[in-house]
Amino acid sequence: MELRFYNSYSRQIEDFRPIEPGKVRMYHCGPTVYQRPHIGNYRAFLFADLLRRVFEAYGFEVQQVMNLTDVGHLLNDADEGEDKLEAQARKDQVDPWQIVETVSQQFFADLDALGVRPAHHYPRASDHIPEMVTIIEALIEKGHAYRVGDNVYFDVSTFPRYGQLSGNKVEELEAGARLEINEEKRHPADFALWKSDPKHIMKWATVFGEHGFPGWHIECSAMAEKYLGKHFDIHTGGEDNVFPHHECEIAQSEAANEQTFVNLWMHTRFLQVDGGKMSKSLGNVYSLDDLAERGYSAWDYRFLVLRGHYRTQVNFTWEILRSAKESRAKLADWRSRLQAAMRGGAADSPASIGAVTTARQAFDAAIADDLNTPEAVAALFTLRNELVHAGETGTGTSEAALALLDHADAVLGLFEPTADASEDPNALSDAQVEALIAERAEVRAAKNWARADEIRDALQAAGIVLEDTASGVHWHRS
RNA sequence: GGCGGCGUGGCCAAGUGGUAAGGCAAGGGAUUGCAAAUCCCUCAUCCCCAGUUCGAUUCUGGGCGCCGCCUCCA
Repeated sequence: MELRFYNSYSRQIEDFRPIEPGKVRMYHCGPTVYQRPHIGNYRAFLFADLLRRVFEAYGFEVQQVMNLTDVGHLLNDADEGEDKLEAQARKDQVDPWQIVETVSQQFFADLDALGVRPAHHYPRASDHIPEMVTIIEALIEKGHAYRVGDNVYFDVSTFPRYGQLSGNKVEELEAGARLEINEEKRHPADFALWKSDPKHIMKWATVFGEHGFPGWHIECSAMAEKYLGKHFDIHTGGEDNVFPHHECEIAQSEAANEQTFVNLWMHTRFLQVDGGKMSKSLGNVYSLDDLAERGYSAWDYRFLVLRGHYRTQVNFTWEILRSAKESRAKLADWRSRLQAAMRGGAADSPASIGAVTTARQAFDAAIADDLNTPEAVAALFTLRNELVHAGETGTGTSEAALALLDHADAVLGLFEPTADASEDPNALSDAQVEALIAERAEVRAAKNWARADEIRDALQAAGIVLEDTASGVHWHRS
């Protein structure tokens, strides 16, 4: 399976070539843990999970790192400004580190609810100050950075490729700079590597001074290098990270290490809400709890995200979420029917088995083509339609289709794990279900509607779905 | 001001130079004691204009509209 991905850096779709055969090392820009991430944030994290799942499904060994930014940075690169975490802390009248703990726990709980496979490392910026200082010192040593008092800036003029990722030109950054003029910098586009301010709560004593804290890009360079090396395969983030964050990371890491930092840069477009940007003032910044309150599982949201390509803006409305929920439920229902059919022992038709093979190829081709998840999902429904139209209930075909659904589930994350029914003492055995259905048929024939409905309700309560078709009663577990 | 994306049926969303996947919703029908579930059927010519072409939704140019990034933000 030849995977192809769009590389933000080259602006082209490229064949994926891992640095080490069979292995992939990825870094994902994670959340700033100053308030609970909203569903928009999770689009980017679900994308990281999709990559993880795709690589694992196609046999790669994955090393995945996602940082937690717990050292809020300045509000902007022009300097003065308040640390985001400290601002939140003052508002809540708590210690900033307490916010970090609380939000981090919410974050991990949300990831779990979304079915995200845990990354191998979730490093925190505050635990990697020495690593950051090492890089900054190297940059100064090599003439890529300069000190002004207790502050350190990256000298953009020493890195000709600056602007390559984002398409910005240094001259235009200067011209169109909305940044306030910082007299300390040699060039307006220079960015801070290290800042000092005695008033900060979250600060560290280093060679640069007693009251310092890192600039807002250096943490990722430091942590990526520590866990993945100076050169690794993939780095992801939201579209907003392209500039300045990732642009600056490239400059820092490549200037310091004198080698390519990352082979493949991938960015997700923003999630829209009601056709526009989500914002607190519009009251459309939702958390997973807001979805749950309206009866939607995190998995429904996950499916909504999957139904749009990661490089297009996906819109979120309650109607769209409902659509995603219904669609996903249909897939789950189909899976249950296939499980019942697999036990049925009916003969297979060769044409149907061929349809499963075709569907699997279509699914894989869609995924391999820059993660075309909408098309991959469509391939599943196409197969469903074909098998249903053909009235196919063959054991082998059902088994093959189920194998495809398992594969799709591994890649996309479609089905919410449910408690194992076999461990439920109240669960009905197949024989019990069959017996109840038989009794219902008898009492219906005798027009004993009360008892018939009682059985129907009991079966429904036990998670049994009945289908009263012309060819008899079929059933499967929901 | 700089950079970028998008405009496909009521909603969402793939896609290809040769007349448009899939999902949701909707309408009709079958089945049914009622219901649910299920099954069948119906439902677009792809923003507008011009050009290239035998032929464009798909290529080029222009227009209109929408959205995003450039500033904390996934």
